[in-house]
Amino acid sequence: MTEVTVDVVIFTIVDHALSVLLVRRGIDPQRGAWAIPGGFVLDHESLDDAALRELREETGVVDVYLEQLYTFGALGRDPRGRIITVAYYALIATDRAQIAAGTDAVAAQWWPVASLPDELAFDHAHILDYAIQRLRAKIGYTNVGFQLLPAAFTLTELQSVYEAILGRNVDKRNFRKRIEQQNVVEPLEEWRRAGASRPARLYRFRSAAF
Amino acid sequence: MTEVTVDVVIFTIVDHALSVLLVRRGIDPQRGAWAIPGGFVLDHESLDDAALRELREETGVVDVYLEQLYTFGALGRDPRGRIITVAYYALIATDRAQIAAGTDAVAAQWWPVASLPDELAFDHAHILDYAIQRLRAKIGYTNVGFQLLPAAFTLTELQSVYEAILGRNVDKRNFRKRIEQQNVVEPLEEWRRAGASRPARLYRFRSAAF
DNA sequence: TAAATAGTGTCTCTTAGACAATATTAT
DNA sequence: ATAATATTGTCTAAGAGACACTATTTA
Repeated sequence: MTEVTVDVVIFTIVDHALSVLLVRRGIDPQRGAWAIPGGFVLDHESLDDAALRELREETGVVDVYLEQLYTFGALGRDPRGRIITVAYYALIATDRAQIAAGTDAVAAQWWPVASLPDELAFDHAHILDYAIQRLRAKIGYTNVGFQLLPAAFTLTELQSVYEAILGRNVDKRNFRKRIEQQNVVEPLEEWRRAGASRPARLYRFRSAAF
Repeated sequence: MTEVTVDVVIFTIVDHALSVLLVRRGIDPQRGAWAIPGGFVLDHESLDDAALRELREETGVVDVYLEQLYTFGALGRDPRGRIITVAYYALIATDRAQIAAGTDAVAAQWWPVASLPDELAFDHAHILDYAIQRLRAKIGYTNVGFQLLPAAFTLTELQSVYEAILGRNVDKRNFRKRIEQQNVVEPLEEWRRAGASRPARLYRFRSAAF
């Protein structure tokens, strides 16, 4: 009989780097390998609910951006037998990216996508590749980037998120021009001051067209 | 225990209209309702293989464009219990869109997406919507459109495919300009003559960047 | 020669991207 | 004043879309 799991690629930004949460498996198979958080779908929950539950168990966060990615069902992808997995990805704001003191996860850790561990469990390297690719594509034509920031942010911080996801530098003037004409951001009467330099205006996301 | 099915939205063009293959269910639940072809995933086959098998069983075609769409797993989507379905969509060239004399399908029929039957089984109306939406988006930045045509085709026929998918008319000159600069099409030394008018040159798809 | 469809160019507007100087704050 | 970061505009090139006439064939 076929069994179904969900795996959730959880993204956040750590030190200006796009990062994912991985857990070290405490049980066989693949004990000790790093894996994408996930688990079996329970009888009484939808796929989305299962993904949300995994997310909550690993990070404690509840209200996040979550999107289904792809369903992986190759034969032999899991040595335990016929297990297909529905992969999701989630975006967590930097100020909420705390790792829960998990029960079944022996260890959980944020990994920059630019330097992931060499050995990942099952087909998880493939799933991660796919998730990163999707996120890169999606930031080009949606506003998912805002999900990775706290409610109030500076335009430089927002640009930094885009740079982290795209993996390349972005021109400051062109970036601001584009954000402005999309009309998705609203200035606050607050400024962030850091060190001996001009303070930066804070903005918030205007929950417009997604 | 969770069970897994695949459903395959099979597109083709019939009389210049984007159409999908639907089967009339011969057994309960929802006997008599029109449904997307599909069935349970067998133990020894991958999800892709299951989708290809369904496609072959319904239409006899083997070598087609097939892409996973989304996995639907809401509670209560199937009255028989906990069944999740991995939806695919396929594109079949007009010259190969013959319906196989199916065994378990009481009846199979091409339906123009602009006038689908009122009552569809399970959540299949939703799945169809999603498939059409995906195909419309995809034709904007890929060459999937060629999959719906025979090996040799005229530019007017190609344009007609785009119009069928997009559901609107397209400017002939702009369309040809775009196709030409994409360099995906190769002229043949053959012409299609039909009635009392200037013959149209035939082209074939240059299997370039997809 | 009439009817029918094939084939072809230009102009405008918008968008994407390269590029550098001034403004404001704390020390 | 100096150091540090924030903020701002122009130009160019490419792409998208509106728009109409000529070419070729058969009946």
